[in-house]
Amino acid sequence: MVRVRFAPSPTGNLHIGSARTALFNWLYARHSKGKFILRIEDTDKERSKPEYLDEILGSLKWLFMDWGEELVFQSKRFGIYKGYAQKLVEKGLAYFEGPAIIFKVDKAKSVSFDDMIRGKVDFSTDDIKDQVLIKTDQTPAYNFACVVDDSEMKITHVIRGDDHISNTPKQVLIYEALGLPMPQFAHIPLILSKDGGRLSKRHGATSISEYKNMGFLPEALVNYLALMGWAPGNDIEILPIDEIIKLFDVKDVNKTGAIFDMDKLSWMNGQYIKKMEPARLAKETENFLKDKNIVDDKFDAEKWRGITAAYRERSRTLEDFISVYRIFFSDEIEYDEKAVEKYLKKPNSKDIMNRCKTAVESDNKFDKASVEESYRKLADELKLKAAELIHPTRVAISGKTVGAGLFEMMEILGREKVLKRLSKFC
RNA sequence: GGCCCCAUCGUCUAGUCUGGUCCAGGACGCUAGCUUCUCAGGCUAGAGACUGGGGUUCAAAUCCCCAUGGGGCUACCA
Repeated sequence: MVRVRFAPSPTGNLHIGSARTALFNWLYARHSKGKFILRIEDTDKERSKPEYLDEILGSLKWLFMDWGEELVFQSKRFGIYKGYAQKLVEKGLAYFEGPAIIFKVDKAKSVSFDDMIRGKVDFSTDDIKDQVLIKTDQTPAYNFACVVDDSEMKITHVIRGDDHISNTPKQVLIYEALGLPMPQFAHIPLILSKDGGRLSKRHGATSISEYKNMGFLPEALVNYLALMGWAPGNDIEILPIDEIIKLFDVKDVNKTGAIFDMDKLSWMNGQYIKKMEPARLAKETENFLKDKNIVDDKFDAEKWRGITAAYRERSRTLEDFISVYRIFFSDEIEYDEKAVEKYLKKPNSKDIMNRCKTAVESDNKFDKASVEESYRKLADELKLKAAELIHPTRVAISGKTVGAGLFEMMEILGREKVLKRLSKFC
């Protein structure tokens, strides 16, 4: 049975690159009906923090990755690593250097492994120094703890970032010295920043929680991340997670690093929003706004459903709904100064707004069809194009030149609010 | 510096294993047009790539070599 693991160290939030590594492991486990196990590499007591662990677990869950089994903490296994190291000392393959235990590397030998993605990779032990197994402070070194745990956890496939490729020969040597069976290795390419280097904070958001915060949907992010280094073929790009599981195979992962493209992620997120059930979109956006403490007691769930439906087609992230919320529920709207200048400061602007106000007052049903009729009639009377009424009205009632259809907005806003906002420009 | 990995439009990629169907396909972004009350969306069109050089072959994006470029590692961090 396939057993894979994701082994984060809780020294920071879940990075977008690590999330992709976790995802590939998880997808492979699901695809092959195997197990996905989590191991927490918290050997560095100084840098490991419980809040990072919470953040990492929360982000994994948010991205639908479930691990099911109990977590393995390396910090609870120091005795085990020590035992393995002592065994190597007894065999004469490692030696003490003070309290530390060091692994002896024989020179002039070749070490190689078969990578599922890259094929055979060769190294010479001439380029590998003796390896620290147990550090002076008695904690295990990464390459050692990793081998011991992968072996004890019966990991069959080690799927990890490219940056570990030169760690692998060191680990292979340890497997051999310990006489343990080796897992299959698969080194996936790194996710790069716009300038082709490592993705770091100065390039913008790097952690999964930041993306959540920016209003991205987990299904869109999973879909996008899966496409970094892997393609389902047939020119398909948007596909549900079940479909990804069905089609995914580590062997099909590319060798080349991929640059993270926010534009495409945004586009994809927009596609997911557009296809979302209206009721769910209303709920998701509501939760999003609540998390941000934007929702106040004026909130009206019924009304919100209509609003989100009207904005669904034109939104890319949940964050887009913040300004939408303010237009419909806040008494104080923010005016785009340029728009006001352009549409509401003309010599005849006040007259026109006055006539619009009258039309709004005298409209009987005040639903979008009827307001539209009133407006078009008024435009005829004034010998103006309907657009010359529509644009200034939109700016007057929403503060912006962009947004949903004007008559739809008016219906949702209601006659009273529309009149109040129009009055400001009469 | 040493070692390792990688190389198709600006970006993500299909095609590379099993050479011919590829004067290289799709998507994002960009540009133009249409739709329209704005924006968005939708639709249509357009610009846009096989890093270079040598081989091998009747034939190379695809195989081999070299060069170049990029990335990673080179910690008693993980």
